[in-house]
Amino acid sequence: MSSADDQTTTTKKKPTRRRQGPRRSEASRAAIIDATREELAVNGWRKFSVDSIARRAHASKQTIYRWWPATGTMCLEAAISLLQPTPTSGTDPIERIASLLYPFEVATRTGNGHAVLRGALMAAVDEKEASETWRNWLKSNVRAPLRLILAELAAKQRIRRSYDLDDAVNILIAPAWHNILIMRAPLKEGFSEEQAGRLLRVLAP
Amino acid sequence: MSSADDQTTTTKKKPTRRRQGPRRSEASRAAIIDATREELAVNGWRKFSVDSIARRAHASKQTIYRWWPATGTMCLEAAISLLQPTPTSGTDPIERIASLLYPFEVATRTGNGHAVLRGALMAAVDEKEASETWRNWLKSNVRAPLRLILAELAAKQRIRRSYDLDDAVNILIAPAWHNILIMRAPLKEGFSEEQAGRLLRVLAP
DNA sequence: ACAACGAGACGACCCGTTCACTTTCGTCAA
DNA sequence: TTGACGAAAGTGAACGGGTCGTCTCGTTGT
Repeated sequence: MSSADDQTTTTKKKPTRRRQGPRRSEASRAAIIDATREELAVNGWRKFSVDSIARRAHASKQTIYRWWPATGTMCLEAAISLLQPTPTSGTDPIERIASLLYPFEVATRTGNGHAVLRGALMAAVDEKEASETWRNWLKSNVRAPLRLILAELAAKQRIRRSYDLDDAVNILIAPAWHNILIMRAPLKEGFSEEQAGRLLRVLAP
Repeated sequence: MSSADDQTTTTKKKPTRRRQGPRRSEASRAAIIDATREELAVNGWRKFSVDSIARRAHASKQTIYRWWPATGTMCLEAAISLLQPTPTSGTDPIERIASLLYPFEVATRTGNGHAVLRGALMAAVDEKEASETWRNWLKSNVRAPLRLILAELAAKQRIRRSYDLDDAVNILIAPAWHNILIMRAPLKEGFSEEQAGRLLRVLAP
């Protein structure tokens, strides 16, 4: 989620003089993210407490606020790290599209994943900045790959030639929100393939 | 939202003895609901504050807690009152189904409607009682009418004979949640007809 | 020397409840 | 018919307990 060296901006005035003092503690960062996952699973987004995170992670609130000025982005980071992209090997259109949803299916069925994801989604809905983070993730991990796949299918005339990409993303992924948020349940096995198949059916020529 | 005489339940032991004292103040109720809408639009669900509502509406917290023991139901009531049912006059299937979504489309494009709806939906996800209120509203205002329409269409063989009604409701309405919650945007013009048409396409025989 | 860290104190605010007091009306005796 | 009574609803303000976000320490590590 975050690279280690973004403090170059603060010391760019004198390139010879290097930063002094300790770097950001990776142990502390990981402990805070872990605690965030637990807290989201137990208390949800509305009762999410930074104090509780500090206690759980044995971290100072100062440290938390320094690196995550907005609470929602912390939750997003904790949730997004659960979403492991699954590379596609096959050429079946349904399989390729389903692979875009697979990270959600896997994450919601692993441990407290569905609760963590639900809390993070709530955070993304509530806070404007977190919402933008989330939409950007979707853009590069779902929308962009789907764009390529659909363009290829349209060229082969497997789907109709004119469609709205954002609508397609919406159709593909909206049922997942329904499951996670409203039904408060993990995604059933085969969910990804089912949604992918339905999308192709809707976009049929 | 509420009829004026529901105090019959409290005095059903002695039907001769009527209620004493003033009735519920409609002015106060309306002021509180209005303040709820403002608060949801400005602060969202997580920062929703009953104190702030009391200040905004010049109401006592006692009055608020008397009539809304759970905060979420207050938000739901404020949002549902924005959803005006639009009666259908035509016979076109798409138009009839679209009329079920129209209240959302109108509400999200009126003033702060989309923010109010977003906050209320979050409340419904968070609180169990609010969730039930919302599901019941959907049941009688979307599911029940859709059931009749689809049954009629199935009899005419315009759609396939076997389908799951709850799935149909989800397919119809889930994209609206995506727009309102994740995209934080009002529903585009023509959204209702588009979704209605897509549902018929999915249910095609 | 300097920066990040853990621990904790601080005032401000919010929560849900309770108290004091006023206003509104159905009830009922004068 | 009418005026006192009392139950219910209303505002406003306070309470103790909790959380928030900021700030100040002293410590650690480079």
